[in-house]
Parts: sequence; C-alpha cells; structure tokens
Amino acid sequence: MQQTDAARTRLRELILDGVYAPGQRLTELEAAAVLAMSRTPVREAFRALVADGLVRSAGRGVSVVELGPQALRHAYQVRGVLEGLTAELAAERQRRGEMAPAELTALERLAADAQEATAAGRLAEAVRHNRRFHGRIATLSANPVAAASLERLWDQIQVSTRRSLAAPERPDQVAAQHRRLLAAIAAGRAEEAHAAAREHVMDTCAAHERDGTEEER
Amino acid sequence: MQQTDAARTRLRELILDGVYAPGQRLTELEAAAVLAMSRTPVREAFRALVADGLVRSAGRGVSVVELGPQALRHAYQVRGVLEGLTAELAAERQRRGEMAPAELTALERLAADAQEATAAGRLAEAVRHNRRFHGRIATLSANPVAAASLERLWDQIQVSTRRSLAAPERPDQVAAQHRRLLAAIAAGRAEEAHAAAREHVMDTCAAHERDGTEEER
DNA sequence: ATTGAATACTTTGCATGCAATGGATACAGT
DNA sequence: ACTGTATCCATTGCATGCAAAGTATTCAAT
Repeated sequence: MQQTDAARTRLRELILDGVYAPGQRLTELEAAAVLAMSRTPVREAFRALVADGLVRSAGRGVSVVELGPQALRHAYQVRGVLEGLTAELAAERQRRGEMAPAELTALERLAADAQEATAAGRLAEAVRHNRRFHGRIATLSANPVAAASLERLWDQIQVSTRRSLAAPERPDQVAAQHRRLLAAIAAGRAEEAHAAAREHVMDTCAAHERDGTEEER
Repeated sequence: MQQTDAARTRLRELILDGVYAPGQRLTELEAAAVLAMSRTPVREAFRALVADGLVRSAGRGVSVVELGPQALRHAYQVRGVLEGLTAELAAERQRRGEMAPAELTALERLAADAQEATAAGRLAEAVRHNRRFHGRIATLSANPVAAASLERLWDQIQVSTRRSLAAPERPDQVAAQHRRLLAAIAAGRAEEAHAAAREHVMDTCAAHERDGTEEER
C-alpha cells in the first residue's frame, strides 16, 4: 500500500478509536515520526482527513474535530434525511423485486446481532454492528453517492460522541425502531421506511443531546 | 494566497467552465506547467479535487468526472433530500421568527433574477442566479453541514450537465415551482417547503434525463 | 514585577531529485 | 499476421533541502 494511504488509514483509525481525542493537535513532524515516514505522505494524509471532516486545519498543524452541540445536531439532521433516502430506495427496490431474499435475511441478522451485543453490554461491538446495519441499508439502496456521504457523517459523529458510549438504557426503543424500519423495507413500503429511518436518527440525536446536557451538570 | 489553494481554485474554475471537459485527463506535470508552479502544490490540489468529487484518480494522473446517467440520478436523489432539508429548516426558522425580513425579500429577488435571465435566454447567467437562489436557501437553513454537502453536489452536477445547458422550454414550470417553494418558506410551512424543494429537484433530474435520452437518439 | 521588543526556534509551504511503477512500443518468434 | 516478451519512457510517490511565517522565549527597561 502507498504510504499516503497507509497514513490516512492509520490516522483515521487512531482518531476513530479515540487515541487522539477531539481537540487534540497534531503536527506533520510528530505524525511522521509516529508513522515512520517522511512529511510528504503525512501532509497529504492530513489534507485528506480534512476533506473527510475528521480534522480541521488549525493554523499550525491540524486538530481532531470537535463538533459542538449544534454542529452535531446539523450533522444528525443531514444524516436523518440521507438515511431516510437510503431506506426509501431500499424499500423501493424490494417492492420491485430487485432485491435478493438473502440480502434481506442478512440485514435481519445484523439487526439481531446489534441488539444482542447491546443487551449484553458489549458496547464497542454494539456500535460496530449498529453501523454495519445502517451501512447495509445504504448499500441496499444502490445509491453510492448517498452511501459515501453517510460514511463521512458516521465518522464525524462517531468521533464527537465517543464519550457518550456509556449508552442510556434505551436499547428497547432502538430495537423497536430497527424492527419498524426493517418491516417497512421488507414490505416495500418506501414512504414508511423513509419516515422510520429519519425518525430513528433524530431520536438518536435527541438522546445524545440529553447525554451531553447531563454531562455538563 | 497559497499556491495549493490557487491551484485548487483555478483548476476548479477551469473544470466548472467546461474548459476541461468531462473525461479529460490531466497529469501533474501538465497542470504544473499551465499554472506555472511545481508539482507539489498541483499534487495536493489534485487530491483536494478528488475529495470534492470533481475529478477521479485514473491510474496515471486524474480525469474530470463524467457522471453516467445513473450516477447523475443518484446525485440528484441526494440533492433532493438535502434541498428538502434546507428548505424545511429555513421555513422552520421563518415560523419561529428567527429570520430577518430582509433575507426573505433578498431571496425573492434572486428568484426573480433567475426567472428573468432564463426568459431572456441568458443561459449562463440564469444558471448562476439559479444556483444562488438555491444556495441562499441553504444558507438560510443555518445548517452548514447541509450547505457544504450541497455545494459539492452542485459542482458535480454542473460538470456533467453542462452540455444540456440548451435548456428545454420549461422555464414556466421552474418559475412556478420556485414560487411554491418560496411561498411555503415565507409562510413557515416546513413540511410543504420540504416537499416542494424535493419535488422541484427531482423534476429537474427528470428533465435532464429526457434531454440525455434525446441526445442519444 | 510587568510590559515591551528583539531574537531564536519550531513548523509549514514549495521545489527538486531520485527511485519505482506502469504502460506503451518495438522486436522477435511462431 | 499475430502474439508474447523485453526494453524504454513517461509519470508518479516519497524524501530532503531551503526559505518564509509565525510563535515562544528571553532580556531589558520602566
């Protein structure tokens, strides 16, 4: 693999895993030392990460993004309509019989896995499964533009909500919303799928906002 | 201005203006010669343009994006929900009285300008005014995430629909849809604004698809 | 002690050199 | 003539050097 891609991938992992916390600053020299390469590929990786919305150019060097409460809400609003679109398109494909039955059962399994991990308290795993579930719907929408946009948003949101991983006890609500979404897609009800997805996302946003408020007390 | 930013801006203009046609390939050396700078800033500009979705990395060098009919439809679908969101948020702000009256009148003027330029056959000008109109709504939504995403999409769509600038005679329909959207925002009817914006975008998409089909005959 | 300025240093932006990759071309063999 | 191969060339990826910009530190003066 090219060094630039390696740097981009590795730094992305470090940021998403919270090794580099939101707000933390990085310099080219520092990152180059850590990654054992020269400044050139690091430099390009920095630019790419800025484009990905994971870091911001902060005068000298770069700092991990730290979405404030309102920026986070903006990201969730966009995510809401995008997931509404992907769910709608997936349901539409199902209605037209363009979707293989296996794809639908795979989706159901992902939802079950997510619910199980959540119930068992395996938070990190639950987050991964959850993202896979939503990601699969994006794939099933057969709209790569929407899927790519969502990837970016998920990354950004994950960085800024990492601390609130100590999830509230709303797994039942999440599971119910997932089931409603799933049922709408399986039945080919595009409009309902759209609404279910968007409302689910906005609910998640509201839950995070409550967390944030509580933290500040 | 930094050379990298200069290169990025200049190349973006050249692509959006159609000087570099969709599909055209560019090499670092070539662009560096045209822009009278070394390969380093050009290289970074290329990466940025790839992230902007204006060019794709094509093995050796880079080529101007050329969205196929279905990719274009995907872009329009995403644009549809995003403009639905911005219109909805703008209407919501209006309903809450968070919007200055001057902002609304400015918006109306932009719509009138666009309609006038279209009627007079000043195509390039009409496109500019049109984009400003939609862009203003995005600004009024007060959601920078959505606004930034839309900027990218507009760029991509503009590149790939440049040839079909010889617009069909649907200016009346466009004007009517703009008025409906405007009225919904002015009245603070969020849901209707959302629907009006999304339907307007999808109509534009359908119109372009008809153009494309006709061209192929 | 605090403020001001001057100096030194850290860090980035850009250019250039070098090695490696990938593709095109030419040549030979069947 | 066509295919396979080998060679050559264009172009990119990465490293390093140098200059500029901005920041911190230190020293002096009030």
